[in-house]
Amino acid sequence: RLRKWQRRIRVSNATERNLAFALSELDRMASALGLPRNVRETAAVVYRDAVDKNLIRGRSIEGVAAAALYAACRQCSVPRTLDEIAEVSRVSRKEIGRTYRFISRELGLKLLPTSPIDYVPRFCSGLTLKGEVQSRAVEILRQAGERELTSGRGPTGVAAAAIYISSILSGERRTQREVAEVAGVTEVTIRNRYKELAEKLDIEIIL
Amino acid sequence: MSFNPEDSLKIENIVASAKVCDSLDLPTLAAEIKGAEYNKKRFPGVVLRMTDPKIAALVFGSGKVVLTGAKSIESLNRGLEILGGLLRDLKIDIPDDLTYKIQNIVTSADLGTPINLNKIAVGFNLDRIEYEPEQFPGLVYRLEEPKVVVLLFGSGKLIITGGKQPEDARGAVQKILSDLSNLGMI
DNA sequence: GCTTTAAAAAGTAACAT
DNA sequence: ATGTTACTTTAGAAAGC
Repeated sequence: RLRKWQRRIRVSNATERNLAFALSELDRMASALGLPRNVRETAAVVYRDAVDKNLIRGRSIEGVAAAALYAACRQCSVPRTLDEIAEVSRVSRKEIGRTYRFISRELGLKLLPTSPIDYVPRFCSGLTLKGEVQSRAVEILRQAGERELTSGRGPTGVAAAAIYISSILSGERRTQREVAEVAGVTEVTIRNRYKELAEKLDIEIIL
Repeated sequence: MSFNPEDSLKIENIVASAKVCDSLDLPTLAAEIKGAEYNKKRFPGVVLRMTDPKIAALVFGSGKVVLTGAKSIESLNRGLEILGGLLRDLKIDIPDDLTYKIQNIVTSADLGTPINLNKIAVGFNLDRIEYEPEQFPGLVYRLEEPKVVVLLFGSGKLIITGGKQPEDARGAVQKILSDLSNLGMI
């Protein structure tokens, strides 16, 4: 009856309102992170799929939106770390990570672990390093992957170390501190990773 | 003879629960037993730390207790006996034949060979595995039989947790080894 | 879901020297 | 630059918020 219609309208309004809020949140976070439109669209699709499968129950819209954005970045090969997503979200890194695992499994996203290579373009541009340095860093990472030097190591740390080495080999040296800054890791991590890469890949680094 | 992963199995921690009586006065326990910690605001149980077998006990007002830290069934038995003794010293009626239930056993082991976690993340059953090196260096593998969770590291060392029988860890290692060989690794 | 306990694995972080 | 301590992950129980 009329009552039933009113309820449907209410639900519909609430659903639309929530979706609008989620989409604006995605846009706000994406802008803050300088993410391209395709990532925002991918995130919106992931979020809508999550809504359609009732994955929002017991979770905050912001948490699911942040997790959807994190997943979208990885799907589009322009990864952001959970810490970076958390910085522009009101939700904690832990909550985002937990929600990501959940929706990732429920939606069958099957995302492979983030590759250090996907961080190279962003970190290099942040250091104003040219394509040649990027290519060399990618080649180092490719070899590192084959030699099992990336198992269990943080993708950002390995990428940062490869870029550090590449910048020196290319005569466009960047300090550990500069690389650490854009990569969001500590200088100690870059030191540990680059020493391991240099040693096991037989790369001679002359400082 | 080659390296035997099963010989490297080592129990690192056992968690067990028990009921020692029908009720306990926590404030009294905290005051009478030296070293006892009790902050009702922080946690509803009294924390008791034993040294001989290094075990920590969480004692609740309901008479239920949780023992953690034991590295063997023997030390776990000893720990419960010692706890019973401490309570009896306070004139509390505690039965002589205390029983407990093991809730979780944490075991460490070593496959003896480095493992490429990235390859496993591709070859294994994707929905039973979680591998997020950005967050944690170990690959999380949930087994159905035995029902345990394994943390596998690139070094080839691993942690088996969630099991209730000491032998669950052995079964898990055998499972991991067969899965690995089936995929052409190891 | 959180709080507290214990313990291992390997990587990374924070702070001190 | 190195050293120490500490946090990440896993499981599980307990009583209560």
